[in-house]
Amino acid sequence: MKASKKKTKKLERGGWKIGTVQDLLGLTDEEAAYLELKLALSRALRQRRQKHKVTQVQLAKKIGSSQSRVAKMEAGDPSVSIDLLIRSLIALGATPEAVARSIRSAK
Amino acid sequence: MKASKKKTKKLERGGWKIGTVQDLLGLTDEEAAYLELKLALSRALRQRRQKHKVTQVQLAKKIGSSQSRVAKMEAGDPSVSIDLLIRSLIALGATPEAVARSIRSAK
DNA sequence: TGACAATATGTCGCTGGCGACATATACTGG
DNA sequence: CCAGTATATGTCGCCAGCGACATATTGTCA
Repeated sequence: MKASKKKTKKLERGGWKIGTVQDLLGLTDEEAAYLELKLALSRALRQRRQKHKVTQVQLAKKIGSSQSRVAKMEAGDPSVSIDLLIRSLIALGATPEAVARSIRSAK
Repeated sequence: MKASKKKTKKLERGGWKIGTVQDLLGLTDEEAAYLELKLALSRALRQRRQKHKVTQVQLAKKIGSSQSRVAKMEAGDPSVSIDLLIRSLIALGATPEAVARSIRSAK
């Protein structure tokens, strides 16, 4: 769960995104499931933020964080936890149900 | 998000659980939503673990943790992150979809 | 009942994820 | 083109959440 983080990051630069994030190299099913879920939340966050016409700076302020962290959240950066993603979604008005829907639309 | 943790803990001892966890005291809607979601995952974890006839010790080993941490997860202890809960569910075979369903059944 | 397995609770040292800041790189209208 | 705004990327010191361990409590079956 530590070695594989860099792999993912590498792949996404260069615009890979071959369907699901499951690389040929290394990731176990469990790691893949975890990453999918996380990426689903990332996308949901960006969507929701834009829909509400809020900048990263504004969101950051609202959740007591910084613009750079928001950018990292939306980029699916390894240094961001699912905890923070969910808290941010909730701060943007998402209910637990809405969060569930976001996860469901993973792939 | 730090002051309110103790409140929740207190309430749950003594078997309160008045419907949803929203106390009269303090919790904002956002804190409440976060806690509901977390508790939903706690319950889902215990359910899934028992269904698979796995002890806390066995699960702990599987996820590289300890029995005490598993107990805390299932107790919804403040020291447990949603991240760890989700990782554990996945380790027990839950797909992102299944995780979403668990959250959806919050209350 | 007593012995044993399972779970719960408390504490501690270490580290991964945190906010903050600096800086680079897109966007966008004039 | 330039100025201003938004987003991206990198680094750092700090502390919340981690695994580990000790111990208490609960459950169960002979």
